[in-house]
Amino acid sequence: MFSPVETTDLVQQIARQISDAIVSGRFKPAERLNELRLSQEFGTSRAPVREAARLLESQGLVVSSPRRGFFVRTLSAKDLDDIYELRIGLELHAADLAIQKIGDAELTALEAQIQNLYDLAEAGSIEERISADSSFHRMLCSFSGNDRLLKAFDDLATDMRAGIALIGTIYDDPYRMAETHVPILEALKKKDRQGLREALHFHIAAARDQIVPLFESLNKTP
Amino acid sequence: MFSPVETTDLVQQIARQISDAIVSGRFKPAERLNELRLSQEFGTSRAPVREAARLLESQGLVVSSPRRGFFVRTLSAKDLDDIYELRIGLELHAADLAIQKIGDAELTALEAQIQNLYDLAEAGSIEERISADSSFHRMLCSFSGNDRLLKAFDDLATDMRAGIALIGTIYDDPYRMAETHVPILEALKKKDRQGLREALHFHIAAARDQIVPLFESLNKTP
DNA sequence: CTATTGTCAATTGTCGACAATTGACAAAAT
DNA sequence: ATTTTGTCAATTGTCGACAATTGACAATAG
Repeated sequence: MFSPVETTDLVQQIARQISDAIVSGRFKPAERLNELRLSQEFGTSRAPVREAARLLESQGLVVSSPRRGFFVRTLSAKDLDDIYELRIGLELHAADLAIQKIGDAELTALEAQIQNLYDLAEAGSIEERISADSSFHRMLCSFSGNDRLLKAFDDLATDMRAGIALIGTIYDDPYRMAETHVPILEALKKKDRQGLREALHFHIAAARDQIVPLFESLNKTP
Repeated sequence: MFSPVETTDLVQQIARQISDAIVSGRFKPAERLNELRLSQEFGTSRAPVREAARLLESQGLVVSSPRRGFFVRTLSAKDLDDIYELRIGLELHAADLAIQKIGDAELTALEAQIQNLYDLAEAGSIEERISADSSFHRMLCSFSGNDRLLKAFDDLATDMRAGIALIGTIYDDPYRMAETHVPILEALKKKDRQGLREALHFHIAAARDQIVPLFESLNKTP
């Protein structure tokens, strides 16, 4: 009859806001999180801010140095490379699992997401296209039926977004971005396991090869 | 010349102790973490305990319910199944990466770990054998050179240990446990990618098929 | 006897305060 | 000029306290 009343949960709210600031690039890597100033901005005391920072710490977004405070974690080119490399392994496995369980409803959802990518290629911001791309891959992972795998993907996605935000903007060919998803869907429809693996591998490796060099060149001239 | 003086870092110490208690089964699933009692036992105030709990929260060992506190997370049979299923994907990918980079030093280290398993089969506790088994697989992951993958493995290993602790004890055939690692090493030596994948898959799936049913039967009679 | 309501101790969420430590800057020495 | 030492404001780590909420139990009504 009634829906639950909004559970405020200050810590979660603060963690979310800080996380967004980091992922969106508003907080730069290695930047110090000033507890006092943050707490004043949030209109709270320092305690919830510290707890939120701890939460982000084991999530990997923040590192703590005793007696020196919390800092936005730095992201090296190798980190990004590792992230995309792991993503290949994760999604290939997700694909293996999903190809057995997937039904028409799931295929339709993926198809709609690709259509969405085409639409955004016409009229959409880079952020929207990146987000839609991520959604497609997240969907694939969720169709594996493995919650733990999905969580691992989400962790990686967070860092990928942070990496992209750091670069500022990426060159993207929106139509190509949409197109390269089609072979993945086709292979899924045909239940062509090997073809699916190849299409996915190609797609993710291409993304990696576009992002990582950009990031490297960025850090060469500080 | 000198090594850094022990940085106390109360929060990390507390988090470690609570984590150990959960993983070792001394804290049962769904058990409430009483902040006041814990802080008294640690001889601190509640603040560091709460921060430690937050740290464990996004690590997945603890869940928080607003206004009700922190609880040890529950582990379902599906969770365990997902964990082992993901582990297969993770280690297969690690193997793919490691097979290219691995050298004699690494092979020797893995061999020593297998020898260790044989030794512990003679005279060693179940805990020691489980720990040694985990070390072997962790090594393999570390040889992938992908730090992020290694971290993902560590996260899974934590939960696997918790699952095993929950069951209390597992039936293990120590010699068989040691033996099934040999084909993995052999395939690595021969750089036989397909053989390695099969050996690993077989090995981990066997572990899953031993653990998960045990866990299911445990939860049927509460 | 069962179900609802009222009460209360136990516990959490949040706060402000204080001591300890750090990093920076200035002063002094080589 | 460079290095060392001394000083100090800024910041963190930790604490104890208080209000708000919860869950359980007792009292009451049907």
